Amino acid sequence: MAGGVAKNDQRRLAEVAGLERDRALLGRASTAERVADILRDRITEGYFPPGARLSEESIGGALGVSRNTLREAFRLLTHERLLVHELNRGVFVRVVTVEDLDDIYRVRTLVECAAVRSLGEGPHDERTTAAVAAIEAAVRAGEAASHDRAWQDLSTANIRFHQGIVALAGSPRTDELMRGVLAELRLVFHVMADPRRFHAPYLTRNRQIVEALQAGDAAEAERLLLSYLEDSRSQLSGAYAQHIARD
Amino acid sequence: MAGGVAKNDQRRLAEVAGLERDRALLGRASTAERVADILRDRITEGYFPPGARLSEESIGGALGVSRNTLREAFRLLTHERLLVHELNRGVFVRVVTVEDLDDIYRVRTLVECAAVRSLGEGPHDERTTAAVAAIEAAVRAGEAASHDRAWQDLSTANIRFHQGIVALAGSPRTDELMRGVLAELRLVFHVMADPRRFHAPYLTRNRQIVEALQAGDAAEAERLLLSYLEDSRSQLSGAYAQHIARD
DNA sequence: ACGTAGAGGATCGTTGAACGATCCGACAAG
DNA sequence: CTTGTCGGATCGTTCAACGATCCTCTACGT
Repeated sequence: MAGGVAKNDQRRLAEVAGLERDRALLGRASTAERVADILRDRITEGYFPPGARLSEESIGGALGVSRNTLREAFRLLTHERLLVHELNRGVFVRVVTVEDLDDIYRVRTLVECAAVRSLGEGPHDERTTAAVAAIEAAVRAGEAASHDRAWQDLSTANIRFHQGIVALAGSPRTDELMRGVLAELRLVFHVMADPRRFHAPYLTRNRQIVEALQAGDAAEAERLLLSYLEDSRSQLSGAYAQHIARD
Repeated sequence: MAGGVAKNDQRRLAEVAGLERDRALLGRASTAERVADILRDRITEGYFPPGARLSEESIGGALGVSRNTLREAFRLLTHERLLVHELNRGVFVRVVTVEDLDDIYRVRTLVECAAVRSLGEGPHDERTTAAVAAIEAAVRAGEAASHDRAWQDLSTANIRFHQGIVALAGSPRTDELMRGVLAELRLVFHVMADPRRFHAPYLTRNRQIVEALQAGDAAEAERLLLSYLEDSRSQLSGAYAQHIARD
């Protein structure tokens, strides 16, 4: 009897296997989250410039949602660091300071280099090979976007490349952290003109890095990545400081 | 004229220097945040056990706040990973799985080791020496707590030690990440009896690490920290798996 | 001219109530 | 044993309202 039940359970488990990842699509519904999605798009696309105040009343009215629901959406975006909330003053689109930018790159070098290094230490299972394949796909997408002069796509491909680097560590928490940090970085990129200047030069370096990874040379990949990040930081930091001063 | 204004501003700046840290107490006011503080304490102290459902109605009634305000507090704690939110079901105290525990230690080794390593690479300015001093203070507090058999204090001192390690990197974002991760870890510690077993053996290792740091031997400190984390992980993971299975 | 105090308006913070939607458990029918 | 259905409990969302807070502008006194 007990054995029969166990076998039955096992069969049922096999039947529903592979549906786990679909649960995420099922659970997503809340109005606040959808509002947050809309606002996130608007912010990253520059419709709401940094520093802009997002009035509860006007936006709530425009989107046809109540103030309470809108507040939940604001809170969501606040914890993604896209908005800042000042008591009794409202929410504003985050203004990234130069110090923020430095910290962002500090986190990036810390985490991304550590992720690459962990590849050299741990075992090479199917997870790591899949992660490297994802990185390679991002590089390929970036090359295609560059060829098509689709600079927006190039930007997202570049971000995806770095997300792939982080994924080498195989840690969901680290992935989430870097997702937020890279979203912040996208804010910086957007206020600056000429995305090509900031992404195109790094295509060949991305390619070099992924080749080193595929060759299993984690140390070389880390070296390349470190100099990549240092160059990117100094270039972006300088340009951003100028941009801030110009206001 | 302009010079006078500038001098005035400078003087005013000097006057308010040292009040920076008080702003946190000033700016904090919102009812939702205070409610979140209360609930956070209750959760970490074990009043709400993992898996418990937090009813909006009952808690809102008990605390005398409206459902909408309580929801904002829930959202706060959800983003700290202390609660999980299931649509149309409510919020529950987070149940840390064994996979979560593994991920927590993955993040810890990644970040803490990288933070220590960064000490060996960057310059030794007053910030890093202050950070090392903070770590030493945490170790000393832990030793005092152990001597007084104040196991709760020992636990917080140990957490503070690791927060100090992370602070070596000098990155606010990294600090915040690890604050959340270590808070999760506290959840694990709390469901397990005998905190002494999990903290006391590491006192001497903490002392060794801080001595290596004070001697400027970052490589040795990293080695010690790595083996520390590995031992801690395997011990805790095993005990926690047993504890889960016993339910 | 300068600094300060106060009035007014706009917006936020919070509450309470309400209605529909969703989930869960129990019970009955196949 | 599975499936369908029903009712209760709870959540999701909206709305209206009031007090609290902040910002701006004006007026006053020195």
